[in-house]
Amino acid sequence: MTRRQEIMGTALGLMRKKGYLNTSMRDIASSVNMEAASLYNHIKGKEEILIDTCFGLAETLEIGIKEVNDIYFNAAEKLSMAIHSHIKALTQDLNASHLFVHEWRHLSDDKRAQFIERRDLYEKEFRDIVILGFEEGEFKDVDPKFATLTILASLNWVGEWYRPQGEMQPKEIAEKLTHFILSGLQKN
Amino acid sequence: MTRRQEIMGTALGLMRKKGYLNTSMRDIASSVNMEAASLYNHIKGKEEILIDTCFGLAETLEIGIKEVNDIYFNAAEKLSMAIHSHIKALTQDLNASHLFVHEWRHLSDDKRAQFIERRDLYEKEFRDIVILGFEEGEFKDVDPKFATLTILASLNWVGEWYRPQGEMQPKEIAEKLTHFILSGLQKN
DNA sequence: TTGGAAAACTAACAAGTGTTAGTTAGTTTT
DNA sequence: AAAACTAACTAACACTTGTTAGTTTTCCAA
Repeated sequence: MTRRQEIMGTALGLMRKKGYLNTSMRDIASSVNMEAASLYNHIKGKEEILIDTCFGLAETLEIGIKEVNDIYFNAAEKLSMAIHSHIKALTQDLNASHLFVHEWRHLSDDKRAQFIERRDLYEKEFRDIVILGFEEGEFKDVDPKFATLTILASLNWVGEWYRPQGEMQPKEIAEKLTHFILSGLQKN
Repeated sequence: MTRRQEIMGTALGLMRKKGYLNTSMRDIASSVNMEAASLYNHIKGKEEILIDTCFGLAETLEIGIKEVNDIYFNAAEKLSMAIHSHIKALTQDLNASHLFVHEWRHLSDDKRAQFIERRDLYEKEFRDIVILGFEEGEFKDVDPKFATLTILASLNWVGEWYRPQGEMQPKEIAEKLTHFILSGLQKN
């Protein structure tokens, strides 16, 4: 592991615990046993941590949904696999996920605009699956935008309660979420 | 409207837009055309804004779910009304909701502990409804904790996309959410 | 063994933080 | 008329912020 990766990893852990704004360069530095100024030999600045993390996870998610769309054809299967891909990516690194879900707001104006654009595109991929399901006659005639936002809310919230050492593992979480989203809580 | 309420309202708006930590007392002051020091004639300090807002909304939600439990008896109805109550409270003041959902992390240690305790209790009220539904034979045999977290995630996320001037109003949102949660996306 | 890059250091800057002290003008109560 | 209260002000404190400049140490390839 390079020194840079070590810094990044440590920073992400602190930022998840205390928040991005509340984590100072001096906090990060002392966690890797160096002075704040020395960090600048490895990273360009504080925002680089946020940028790299947010856009890195965005790319992982984009690749995931593209794969799903290439391999599967019916909507229920697509949705199931998209959920699995999303949950896998989020639970892989909870620290990074926290920045991706919560702290992107603190990106500088232009980077934030780019991020929102990519996030909206990702959302659209999910929405298209919901629409496809309706066209197939398999899904109900729901408002696709509403349904998509509700689905993604459930998925993104997993990062708030998932614990790697807990009893529920990512694959099981994804299965339960898929089932819940497809057929709901009520019997019959 | 008292000067205090004016300050609170303005502060909440700024904090939703820029984040709690990123909103300085000087920002708030200049938004109400006074000096930062003068704010202290009306509020005890910055954290008071966060405390009053988080605990205020917590109380509203608690009262709401208690009413629901007093009036209704079967789980599906209880869940439906609990969702309505929750959505009504959240959409009433989006600025306050933002602090309640996202910024409570920045409460001081003891206040944060109190807040988490009350939030967990509220969560439990929802969970009990899910359990009741299973005992009635109306709900599926899902993991109640998992289901509750997923439901609350969908509800809380509404604050991220709801626009008072938009076409979907709180009541309709609550109805759609209820239907989605009870019977899911898939036909049959 | 030496030259040079990589990676650490110290010191400082300029700006911003929440908050307190002390004061003053205007209003209300005694 | 005197006293007390309200709400604003200016000035300052003590501290933290991200970052830069300049310097020294570490370490590896030639």
